[in-house]
Amino acid sequence: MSTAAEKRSIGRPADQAKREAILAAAARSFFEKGFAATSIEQVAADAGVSKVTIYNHFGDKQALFAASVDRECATMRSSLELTSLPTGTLRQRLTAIAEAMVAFLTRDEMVQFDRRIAAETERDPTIGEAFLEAGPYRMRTAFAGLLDTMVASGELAIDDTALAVEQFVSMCKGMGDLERRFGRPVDAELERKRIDGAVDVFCRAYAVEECDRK
Amino acid sequence: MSTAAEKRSIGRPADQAKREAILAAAARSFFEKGFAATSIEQVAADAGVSKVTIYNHFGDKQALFAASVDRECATMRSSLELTSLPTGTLRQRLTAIAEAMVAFLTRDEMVQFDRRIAAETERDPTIGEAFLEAGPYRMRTAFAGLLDTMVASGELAIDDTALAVEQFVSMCKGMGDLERRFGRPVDAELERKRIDGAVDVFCRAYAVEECDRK
DNA sequence: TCATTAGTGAACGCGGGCGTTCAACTGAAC
DNA sequence: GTTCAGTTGAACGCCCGCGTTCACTAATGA
Repeated sequence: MSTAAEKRSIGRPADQAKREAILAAAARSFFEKGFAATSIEQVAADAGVSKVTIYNHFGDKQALFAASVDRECATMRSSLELTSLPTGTLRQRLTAIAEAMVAFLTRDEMVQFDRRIAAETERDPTIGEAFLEAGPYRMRTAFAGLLDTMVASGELAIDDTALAVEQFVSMCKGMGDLERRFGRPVDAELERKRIDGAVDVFCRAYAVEECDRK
Repeated sequence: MSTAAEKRSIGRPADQAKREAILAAAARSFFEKGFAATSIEQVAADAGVSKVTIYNHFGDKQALFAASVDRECATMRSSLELTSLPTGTLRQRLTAIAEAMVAFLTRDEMVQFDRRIAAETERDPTIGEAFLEAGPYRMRTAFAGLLDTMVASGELAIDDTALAVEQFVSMCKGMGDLERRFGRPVDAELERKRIDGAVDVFCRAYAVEECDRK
């Protein structure tokens, strides 16, 4: 039996650039218009590719959708890697983290992606699971590690840092989460209040030294 | 010119029971399968009604969807009215409220409704707005009033009760919110931890008298 | 009884989109 | 150059669902 590499070495090789163009066009359409409203024909046109090529690469529409989700989760993972650690007082550091996180989560693309994944999760529950692992859970683990070091250094007193992460992030989002998903535009002033309020409450609950409200 | 009531007084009256049956069947299908995946034919069959009757009552599919949302929001409103006030210590009351709220929000129907409304909000932003007003904002106002009385009675010290409501509710939900929307089953133990944790943090941030962690 | 309006069932036109087929072409490896 | 696989465009069959039409029946008030 020949290896996969050998198998692929005969004849014209598949064009990976086309594959990527297809995925890019598909992801854009799927996450903007939804699964049902996306037509393979339109994706093919957007990608500058024949419809048959899409079927050759991915088999059917469902598989194309799954591949688009994988791709999106991968880019999400990579964009979560490079979180440079902020410096300053405890409050300043928490605030900086909160601002970065909220900014990341309130982007239009993110909101639409969230809506789509949630809607399609019913058709295929593995989609939602993949998203949770690639995004939220990954974020929680990373953030909890950060809190652990703050606990170790004696700044914070927290039993369950994973739970504390959830509390902090949830408070920062507040109802902004709902507002984004249900079409309300971002309100910068309200976001400020939510972040500052979250930092206040978090410090009062977990900071070892008193930290005055600003 | 005759009034609407007079206009309708001639000929066979419209059957309101059929109208209701249509709405019930439509709502079920729309919020389980989504707008695109719902067929008028199937709704008609489920409601035991002719397809033409649906078009006579509602005009087109979009209007039927809007009417279904209205109906669902109305039932949501009514189910939020009858929040009997809990008694006991501060912690006990907060915990009881949190449990009721989480139970309300984690029902399968609610999760599906959330998903659908979010997905269809893009087609028609007024849908999302209507939902926010009928559900979350209404809840926040009611809950904030409750906190106001607790502040007035000297139990709590809160500047912005609306913000405090968001913080408390968000902490209770934690990531459970995401987990529901993305297909994870309810984890009762985890929910307990989140509620207890939320009450802890909330009390430490806002309670006037120290209240020990349980 | 009779006019008027509501509801039924069946059929139809229409558009759209999925997935397939086929003959032709292109390009890399040998 | 030959071979083999990827790519293309066009056409096709197919199914589905929206919204309409029509002839007919059912309920109500005058």
